[in-house]
Amino acid sequence: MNEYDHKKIETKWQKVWEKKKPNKVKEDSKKKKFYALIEFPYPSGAGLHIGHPRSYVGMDIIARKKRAEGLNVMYPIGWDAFGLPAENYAIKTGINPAIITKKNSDTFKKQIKSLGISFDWSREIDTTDPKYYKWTQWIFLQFLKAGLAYKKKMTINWCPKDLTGLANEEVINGCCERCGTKVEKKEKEQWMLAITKYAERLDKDLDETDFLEKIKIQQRNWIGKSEGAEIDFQIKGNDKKIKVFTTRPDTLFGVTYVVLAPEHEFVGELIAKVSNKADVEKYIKESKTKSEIDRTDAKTEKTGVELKGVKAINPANNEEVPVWLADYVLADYGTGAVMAVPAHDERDWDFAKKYRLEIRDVVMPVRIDYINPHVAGKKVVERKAIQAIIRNPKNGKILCLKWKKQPWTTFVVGGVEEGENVETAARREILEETGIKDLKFIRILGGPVKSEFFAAHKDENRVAYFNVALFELDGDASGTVSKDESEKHEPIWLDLKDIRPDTMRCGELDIWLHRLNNLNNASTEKGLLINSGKFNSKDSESVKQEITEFVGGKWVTKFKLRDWIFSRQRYWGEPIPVVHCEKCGIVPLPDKELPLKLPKVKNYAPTESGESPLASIDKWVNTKCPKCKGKAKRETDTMPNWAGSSWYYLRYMDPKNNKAFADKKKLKYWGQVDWYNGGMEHTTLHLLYSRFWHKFLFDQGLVPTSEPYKKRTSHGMILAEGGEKMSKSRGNVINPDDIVKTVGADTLRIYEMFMGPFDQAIAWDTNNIAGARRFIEKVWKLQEKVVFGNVSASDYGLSTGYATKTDPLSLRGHSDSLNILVHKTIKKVTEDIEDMKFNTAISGMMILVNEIEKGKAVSKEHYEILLRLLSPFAPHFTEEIWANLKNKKSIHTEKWPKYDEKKLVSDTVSIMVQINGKVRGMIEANIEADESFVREEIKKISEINKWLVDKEIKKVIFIKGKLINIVI
RNA sequence: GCUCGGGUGGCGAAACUGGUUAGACGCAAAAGACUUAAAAUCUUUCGACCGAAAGGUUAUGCGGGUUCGACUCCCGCCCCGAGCACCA
Repeated sequence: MNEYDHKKIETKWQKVWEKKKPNKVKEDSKKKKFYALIEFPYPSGAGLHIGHPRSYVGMDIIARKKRAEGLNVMYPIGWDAFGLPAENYAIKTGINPAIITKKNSDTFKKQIKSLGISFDWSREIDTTDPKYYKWTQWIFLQFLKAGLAYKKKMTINWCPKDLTGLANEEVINGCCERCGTKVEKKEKEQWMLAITKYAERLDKDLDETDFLEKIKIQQRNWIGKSEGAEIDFQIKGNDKKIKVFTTRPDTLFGVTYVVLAPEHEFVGELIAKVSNKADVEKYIKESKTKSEIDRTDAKTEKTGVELKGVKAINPANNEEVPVWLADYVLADYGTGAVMAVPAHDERDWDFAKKYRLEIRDVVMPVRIDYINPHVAGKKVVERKAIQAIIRNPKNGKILCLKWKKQPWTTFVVGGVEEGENVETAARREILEETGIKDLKFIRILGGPVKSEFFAAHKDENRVAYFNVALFELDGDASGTVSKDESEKHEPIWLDLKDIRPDTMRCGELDIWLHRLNNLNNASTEKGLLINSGKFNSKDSESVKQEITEFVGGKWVTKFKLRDWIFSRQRYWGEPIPVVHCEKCGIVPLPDKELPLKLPKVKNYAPTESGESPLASIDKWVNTKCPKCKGKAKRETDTMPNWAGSSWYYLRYMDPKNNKAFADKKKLKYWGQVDWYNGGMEHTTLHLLYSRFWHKFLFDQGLVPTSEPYKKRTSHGMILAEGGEKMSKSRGNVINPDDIVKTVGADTLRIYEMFMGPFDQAIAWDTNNIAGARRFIEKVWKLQEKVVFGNVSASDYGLSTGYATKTDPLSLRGHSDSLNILVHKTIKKVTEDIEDMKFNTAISGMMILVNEIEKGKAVSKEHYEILLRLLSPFAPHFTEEIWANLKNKKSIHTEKWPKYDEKKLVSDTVSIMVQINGKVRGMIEANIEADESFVREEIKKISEINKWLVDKEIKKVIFIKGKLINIVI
């Protein structure tokens, strides 16, 4: 037998596959189809990243297994080739990005081919190929015709150095991704795609998909569906009504002001009437120039300005409330106006505190003390009451009362008497109960809380409406207390950490502690309504719609998702195929004029005014209107790089069609992508965008399904050694070519699949590659042990009693144990591949190899099963051995091994004997042995039996074939 | 702050729906064999503590709980990663 020579073997088989094209597929109505997809790469100048193969190989294993299971598998690849790097390079060097792109994708192709991935190269596509982007443009025009593509004046991110607009994803921490300059805002007309029209379906139809739960959740968060009420606030002395959106109409009686976004449509008119016009104008101007991060950072203090003289009328109680402008209200969400309820909204609370606006509580949380609940038959007494928290500023300790007749510790507590407010009642109670006089009042901890408990000291059920006042000791803590009081309880000082639900008798303690620790005391939880007219004492949650109806509001659904800004002022993208005609306005190009090709330009940089370089080519820009033949100008914006990838999986079905983006029959045959693997970073952009395009095409009757992908999974990133990101600047990049050269593609594949769980980020570890290589060499060397024909049991030389709890392949010394192990391994590998648990699939095969190695010989049958299981992981060397074993056909056309359920277990098993949960021994028994048999067996074994002598058996737990636990 | 993941040996990690002595498999390390030597290969050891050994104790981020039995379930807390972030 020869030495394992990965170079020779891998180039040999790659040449064969190149010639025979075993992975080329056609529609075949007799076979069930399987469409496997990975995200097609952007062919960057840096070459293939070591992370790319992780996804490709993972899906390759699945694709190869599905082929072996008899499915008609399409596993295509192509190039998502519009993108920034090639364009930046073009700006710098003047070389056409098409040239760079071709060069890069050729490199990628060579690299990917060296990995032996079973792609169908006959379906290769390139988004920058005019034959491809013809259809990207065509689909855009369908959007336009359906009214879903429109132009709108937008504030966009603008880089003053690069003179270009930036997409949101190109802005990193408020700075330009490329040059680091702080991004400004600029108004510009932009093409938009109305993805919001599909928000509801994009959310709901996730139910139909088999995406990973975390992907669904992340998409749902991004879409941001929320239900609430739209309510009109009449402006006093004006016929206009301010429409607000709120998810908490139950708090309507707590509105103490109304806030408009500075961009709100009424502002222009209202400003004429205000008495502080200059201030308001100044504020609007400021908020316009503020950068996006300054404005949206939740940490920065809220700002605003009152529209003095303007009042809005609360439709619930006809109260007049002030109207403010503040940029914490977003113009493009909801209605651009909110009703402010500072008592029950944290943002409104901050704003109200800053500008000293009224805070009115309308929802009272409820707590029932389950440790001291109401006692049946005792009278129920309602009381308005206070508790006082007194803090010693020197050591942070809190004054509490330790009760003498009850096992209680409480805060200072008592009723509110006639004419008292929270502070005066608290001061009186503190004086009575502790004698302390010198106190500084700090604040009241939010609104009232309803608390139900049994007051043992008064022998009555209590319903208390509590408020809490916070004081600080302002001088001496001493004082005299009446005998009456000191018999009831004594004051003690406790650390804040010792004030816990288990140490205090206070059912609503969680609320007070939260309010004590947070300056923002807005209470956002549900409860009973107070100060709310006829809705008082109703449950806040259930009264939402009723209140909405009461004021003539409307129940509506809103989304966080915004329409997709679809234009860029750059060269390297699909030209938007419309003209601007002086007479006819925006006119789409007729289909026969597609593709509208990118013209040649001298300079790839955007113009001074921030237009795409296309704008500077007069010959190209000036054209005729297709409709009226009059003078017209071409659109000079291009599409974002998400355009081509929004439908590429459809083009794979029919990549060369020039009559349609894909043939209907082929679309029908291939249908949905069965399994799509990609990175989590594309969850809210590419994945959402392509679902949107697909749904639109479905509505147009152009595709047969409403969802593009049946199943979506994700892979983890590969990090550099040490856990950092790989990057050129850090100098820690691993080049896949080097690995393929030194240890081979099969080893790289095994290593990447074995390194850790597939969906988890993991650091590269050069040491561990040796393990993958060793495994392959072991399998290679097993060729020496192959016996054609029967192998006697003694030749196996199996280890026995090889059993641990966690080993799913454990053996029990059965004479046929290798056979059992083989079947277990088939089961394990088969199932693990489906779950993308490639690491444990490989470990299962390693266990099998280790066992075979211990014997003197292995049957051809068993060895071939191992090779077939391993072939999707390491396709080259398994093919070589397969040929060495005198097989005529390729291993990759073999059927996937099947396991026999009956052969998975031997009939004798070790049953664990536990006494009081501790393992005291093992007994051998038939797998079907019942409890009484096992108990009889135990009696025979003195080592176990000694634990049972003279002991009363309280309980026996028996699990067939597994364990017996005797409780004594 | 919110939403999702995670926290297990020196390291990457296993452990089916709570049930066959936690740590499979691999890496690293140590000792030995082979070798003039090294590499490769093979054999053995390898959570911690006590012990000469047999064996015992302890151990899955921390603190409680449920259970005959908990990495797995429940409550509270801490830490790490990812995403979102004034969305009313």
